Amino acid sequence: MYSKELLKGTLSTIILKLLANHGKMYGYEITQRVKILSDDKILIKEGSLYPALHKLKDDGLVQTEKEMIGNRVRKYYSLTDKGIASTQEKVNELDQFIATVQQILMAKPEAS
Amino acid sequence: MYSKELLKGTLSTIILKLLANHGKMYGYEITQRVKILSDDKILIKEGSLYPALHKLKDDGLVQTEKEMIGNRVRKYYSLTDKGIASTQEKVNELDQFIATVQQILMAKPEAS
DNA sequence: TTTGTATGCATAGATATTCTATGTATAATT
DNA sequence: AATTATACATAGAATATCTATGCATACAAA
Repeated sequence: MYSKELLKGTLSTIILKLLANHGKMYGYEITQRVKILSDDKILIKEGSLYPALHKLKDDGLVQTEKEMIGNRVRKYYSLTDKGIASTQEKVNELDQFIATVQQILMAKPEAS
Repeated sequence: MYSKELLKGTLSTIILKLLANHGKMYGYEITQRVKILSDDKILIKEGSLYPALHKLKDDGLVQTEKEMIGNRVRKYYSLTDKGIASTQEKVNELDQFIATVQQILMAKPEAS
């Protein structure tokens, strides 16, 4: 598991991207998907996930629908139009940020 | 300028890496170096930098020495032995975290 | 000469995000 | 019968960064 600090700022982008790929997902599914995709290196806690999802909904980027699975209510999240646009922006920004950080980490020491 | 949130968790690693490359640097120099290396995309504020540097010192990863430049005191930071080891670890962790995030962002939608 | 900009360090308080811990409940497994 | 997995949720703590501010020197421009 990575230092928790690293995830800050990237969690909502990751969630949005997964929703963009899958159409709709429910909370637990998101945590499992991230766990698998990251080879168990990123484990999203409920206490991180649900506040993040609720904020995305408050911001109008995702919408929810409930479905009954047996006796249980499952809450699906999917992107709104606004969310689709925002996902692209945020993914691009994250890509560029990563490129910039790599540029710094790989910079050779030279006289400034 | 990137969303500020993204920098969280990476700032101290960036500082350590710069110190590893340059031997010793002072605060203002670090902000300028990052600005140049990032093509003005990462602008570290004093209110972020100095608390971060002070924390690195409290944690024993950097040490300081003062130098008089004309009438002014300049405070240089350099890595301790502990800081050298920690830099390697943190850079490796960041590299791997970036790789993992990219893996997630590039994953194709497939049945889980 | 005074105004602004660059250099240089520093801190207080606000903000925001994630985590830990906890609660509730059903379903499946051992 | 007990444990683990599934599933959503929130309260409060922890932490990092930012905004805003303060102090001070040096230099350039108006």
